[in-house]
Formats: sequence, structure tokens, C-alpha cells
Amino acid sequence: MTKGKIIVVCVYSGRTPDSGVVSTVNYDGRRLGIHSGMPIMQAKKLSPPADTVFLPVDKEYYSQISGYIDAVIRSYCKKVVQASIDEWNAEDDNAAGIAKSIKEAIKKETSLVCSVGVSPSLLGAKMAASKSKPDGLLILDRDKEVEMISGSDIEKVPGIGGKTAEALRALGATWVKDIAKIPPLVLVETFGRKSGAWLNGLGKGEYDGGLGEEKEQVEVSRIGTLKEKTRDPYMILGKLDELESEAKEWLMGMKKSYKTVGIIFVTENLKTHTKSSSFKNPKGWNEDISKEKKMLVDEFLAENPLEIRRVGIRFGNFMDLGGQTTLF
DNA sequence: AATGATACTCGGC
DNA sequence: TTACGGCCGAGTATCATT
Repeated sequence: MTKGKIIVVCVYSGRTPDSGVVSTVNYDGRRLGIHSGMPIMQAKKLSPPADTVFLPVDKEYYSQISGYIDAVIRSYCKKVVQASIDEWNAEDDNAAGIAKSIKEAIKKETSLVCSVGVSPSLLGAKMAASKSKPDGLLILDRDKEVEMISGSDIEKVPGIGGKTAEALRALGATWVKDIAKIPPLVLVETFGRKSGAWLNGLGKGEYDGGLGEEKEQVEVSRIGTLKEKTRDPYMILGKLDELESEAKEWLMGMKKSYKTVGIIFVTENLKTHTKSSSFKNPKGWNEDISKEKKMLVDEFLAENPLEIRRVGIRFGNFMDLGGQTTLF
């Protein structure tokens, strides 16, 4: 029985029985300071064992539920873009009118509660939904939207994470409205052309409008944690073989060929590095790439002295081949 | 110099 | 005292081609 308990949902890496991180945690757990991304061992120290349940993530199950919710939302809204496994962005001429019905339909279908935000901009809607968590509905007009966003902590703005927030605070901005005091040139210098311009607009109350289009997946990757950290190419390549098969199952199912293969390395200091190379002609999922993998691994080991903790493989630059099915 | 392709890092969820 | 996943896309740097 899990009623009244702290529920910690974890990604177990398999390295040791408790190694891994927290994926998510219920509100009782959050009150104790447990949060996503936290090492499982740290969460254990913060939670009373008798009142806490640690569960592994079950992504297949979440995907199934996600599909049910997707169908509900699409039955109500003119335009829908699924943003992640548990977030949808939608447009409708009668957004404020249907929001409550959508909440109720999702509850009826899945017995889950959700939060809905309605606002003139996508950014405002997302923040309104976040603000009304865990079971809320918040509808804003343009004035209320500006009031909410400009008065918000920079860290609460989707698109501003820990690193960006820290850099903004170093420039004197704690609240969104403070960003307007930073010269646009400084924003561009610090955050780059695109992000700098976006932040500048944010400070001035210019929030991007629509949803954009649903995007096609452009790469597939599989990453895993090694039993122990190592620099042994044989160990690394062995793990990569497993991961390659998994990624290629996806390619096969989606009937995709690829032109780019990349290897992802996470070193003992938890820093991520990548090495990739592209082929002139697209490769099918049955083609051998062991030479290329070895090249990329050797190349990385030659230029980085640290031990490797996790490795991954990535396929990208998918090609539409038209009638050339003989490749497979 | 301009354009497009590729390589790589960052960070959200 | 420390403890640490598995994805994905965006953005930008860098390279190749013309």
C-alpha cells in the first residue's frame, strides 16, 4: 500500500544496487527536499524508510497513458503539439471554454489530475499551468499574463535553467522585469545571438506567439552506465554493441537509414563528450560499423585521460530513400 | 565571402 | 563525506565547397 507515503520514482543505473537518480517524487517527498536529478542515495538519507517507497520508472506504461491523454486533447483542440511525455501545447479559438472539459475528460479516462494554463502566448500558458499545479486551471488575459511573467523569478521561466539563471543573476537580474535593465548587447554577448535576443524580448514583455509545427525526430540514441568506470576499449565497445542493437531496432521499426553515427562519453567527472562521423551515403540498419565505432572510441581515449563512466551511441541525419529498399 | 554540412555542447524534461 | 539517468532538440562553432 502506498497511500500516505513518500513515493520516489527512480532511474536505476545498475552500477550498484542504489546507484541512479530520482526521476520524480510526490509532493510529500518534495517537502523533504527530494527532487528530480538527485542521487538515489541522497534521497534515501532525506526520507524516513518506513514511510517511503522507491519505485523504478516504467516508461512503457507512462507512454501508454500518454497516448490516452493525447487522444483526449486532440478530440477537443484545433491544433495540438505534444511537447514531452506529459506536456501538450494546444491552440483553439475557444481555449478558455474547453479547458475545464479537457481536465475532466482526462480525469475520467485516466483518473489522473493535471494542470491547464490558458494565455495569449504559449509561454504564458505554460507558466500559468505550472503555477496552478498540481490540479489547477488558470486563465489569463494579456494584462494578467504580463503581470505574471514580468513579476516572475527568472528561474521559473521555461527555457531558463540553472546555468542561464546564474548568468542572469550575475548581470543583476533576479526577476524577469530586471532583464530589461541589461543592455541588449550584453545579453547577446553572454548568451549568444538567438538566446540573447529571446531574453531581451522577454524582459520587454514580448512573448512568442504560436505553437510551431510538430517536429520529426532527427536522431535516436541509446546510452547506458558501465558496470565500472574504465578506459578499456574492449569493455567500452562491448557496451556499445548492446546499445547499437537497441538503437537499430528503433531504426528498423521506423524504416530509417542514417548518415551520421556518434558516440557519447560520460567521464568520471560526469562531463559529457561526443565524437561523431558522417558517411557519404546513408547506411541501413544491417550494415556493420564496428570500424567506425572503434575509430571514434580510440580517438576519444587519445585526447581525454579520464576514466569513462557511461557510454552511448547515436544515429542521426536520417535519409528518405524513396524506392531504394534494397539497402535493407 | 557565402553557403551548406557536420561536429559538438548545453540544458530541458 | 559522497552519493549522479537516459533521452532529446536547439544553438553555435567549425569545416568543406563553391
